[in-house]
Amino acid sequence: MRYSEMFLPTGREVPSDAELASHQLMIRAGMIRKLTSGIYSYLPLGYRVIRKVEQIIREEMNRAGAQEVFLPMVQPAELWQESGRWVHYGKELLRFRDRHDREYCLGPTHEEVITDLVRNGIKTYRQLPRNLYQIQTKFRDEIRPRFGVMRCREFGMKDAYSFDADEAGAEISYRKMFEAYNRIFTRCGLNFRPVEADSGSIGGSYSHEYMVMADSGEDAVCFCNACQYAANLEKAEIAGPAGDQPSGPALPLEEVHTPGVRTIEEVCAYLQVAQQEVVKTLIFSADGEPVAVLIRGDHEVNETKVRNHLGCDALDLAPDEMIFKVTRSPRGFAGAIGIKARIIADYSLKETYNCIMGANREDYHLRNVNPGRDFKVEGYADLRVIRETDPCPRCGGEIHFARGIEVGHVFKLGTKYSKAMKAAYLDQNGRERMMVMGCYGIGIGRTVAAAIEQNHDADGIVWPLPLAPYHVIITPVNVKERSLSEAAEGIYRSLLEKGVEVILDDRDERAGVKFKDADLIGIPYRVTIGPKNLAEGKAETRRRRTGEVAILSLSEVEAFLMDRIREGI
RNA sequence: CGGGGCGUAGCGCAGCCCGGUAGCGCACCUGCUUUGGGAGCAGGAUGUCGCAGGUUCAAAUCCUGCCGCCCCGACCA
Repeated sequence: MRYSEMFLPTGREVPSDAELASHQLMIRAGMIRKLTSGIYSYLPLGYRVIRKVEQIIREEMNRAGAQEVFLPMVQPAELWQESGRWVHYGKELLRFRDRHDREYCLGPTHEEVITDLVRNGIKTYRQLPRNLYQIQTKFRDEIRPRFGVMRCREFGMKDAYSFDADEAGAEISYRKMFEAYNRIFTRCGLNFRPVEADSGSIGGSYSHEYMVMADSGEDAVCFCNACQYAANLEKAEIAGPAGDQPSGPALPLEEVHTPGVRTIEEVCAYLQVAQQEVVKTLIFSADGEPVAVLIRGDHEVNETKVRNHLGCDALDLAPDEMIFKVTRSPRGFAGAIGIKARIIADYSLKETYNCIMGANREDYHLRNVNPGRDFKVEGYADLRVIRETDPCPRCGGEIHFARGIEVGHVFKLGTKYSKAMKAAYLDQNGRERMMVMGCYGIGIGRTVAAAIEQNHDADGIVWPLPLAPYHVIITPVNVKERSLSEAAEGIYRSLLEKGVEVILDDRDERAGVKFKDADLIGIPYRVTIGPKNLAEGKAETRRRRTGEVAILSLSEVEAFLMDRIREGI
């Protein structure tokens, strides 16, 4: 492509409303433009990169035995009512009516559509397993879109759905996708790792997220440096309690006056005790019902774990009215004794004795509270957020924290959708059985943004070769010098003929401008045609990532570049 | 949805407090010079001042309402 003919509006200035490097660079490099909140256009350069990612995904999905389909983005309400998600999905689901006043939504995901398609097309175990995927635009009406294409409302996604006859088959399908995803992100040149994840409202039993490691990532993950364990922080398990019994004598319960002392910090300072001697009583509203969650003062509640333990949909910290209703006291003095709510406790409470707790009475706390003796706990569970000082739940090794960008997610769905929507088949014995499903997503735009987060420097983007929109840019330093233009043209034509993706920067611009743009858009190799080298029949080849320069005779340039492109470096 | 901020040329911003008929930098167009890391000089074009209403002789500026965008929080496959 001739630069002079490209639609490639690059910018020198950092956009004021973009904070992430990837967001700033995608705008500056002329890859994307925002149309409205959370909705972006891809310009030619950006779209080429999108297509590279899509192509890698297609090749690996096909290789794993999946087949490509293309499903509608506009979906009827009935399907979502059938699965139950018309009610449960919430405001992220953009709903609207057509001229006949029928209800529809824009697809934020396609479990309903694919399940409907498959239940009508598959009747027998002989037709299983199947894995269907598509690359489609999704719409999720995010509360607060941000970070450019990283968290937007309209976005491109690859989603795949597997259908198996039984659990064992579903496990195999899941493994296949797990491996395909590893290949996909490896081919994209990303530093990533799969981590165990919560399956969230999409339902299902088991899932992994693919995290591209980046300090700017929105997700916190932890991983063990001794074994393979890695998990999203909200999922990360904590090893159960060592002992089951408090290891000291229970002292008599005692009420202490604690005027205006509400937070754990205030309690500790006022009573001169350590945080782990205090028990926090957090009152949640779980689907509208009050639940008291007990946890040690120095620990933090993991709401995802609480939600999963209770099996509820909505979980919020209780409003003041609810707190008053169950404790007969204002916020800050809640305790387990006499509370009118279900009580669940973190495992760590099993080993706690003679602790400090709110008295359910304004300006009072209790000393020497002992679970079992003083109140009854409905159940103990792992309910807190893992800390870096906790041991690995698998091997006891050291845990480390890092941040990541979620670019892919694989789920075992089980029969959640097949049951709800009656996706059944007949087995060998002629008995009707539900298909066992899995679903597998990759955020395309987000993968591109994540690649930039990991591959940029002060001058701009540094594309990994497999994602680069072009491999080579040829830069004659002065197009008015006929000899320079002609030499550049010559190399350009011969590279084009060999199928190399190449830009000829034939603009009548100063060399500095061209160099800056070439660096900004991150083309892996630049061939500079300048008067001094050309006088000796040579040209300069420069590698974007390292700045490494090779002065080669014109006849060598082509082979030099093709070798490197073939090797993918 | 709660808190904060911002809407003025393609982009980034000043002007608003204290009302008087709109400006700066970059980008853009023309010419000359320059030509290996975002050039110089000269000339030029570019605006429903977010929208609607109100106050006033006069509104970018003051008042009211609305819309949009950004940041923090809550939320989230």
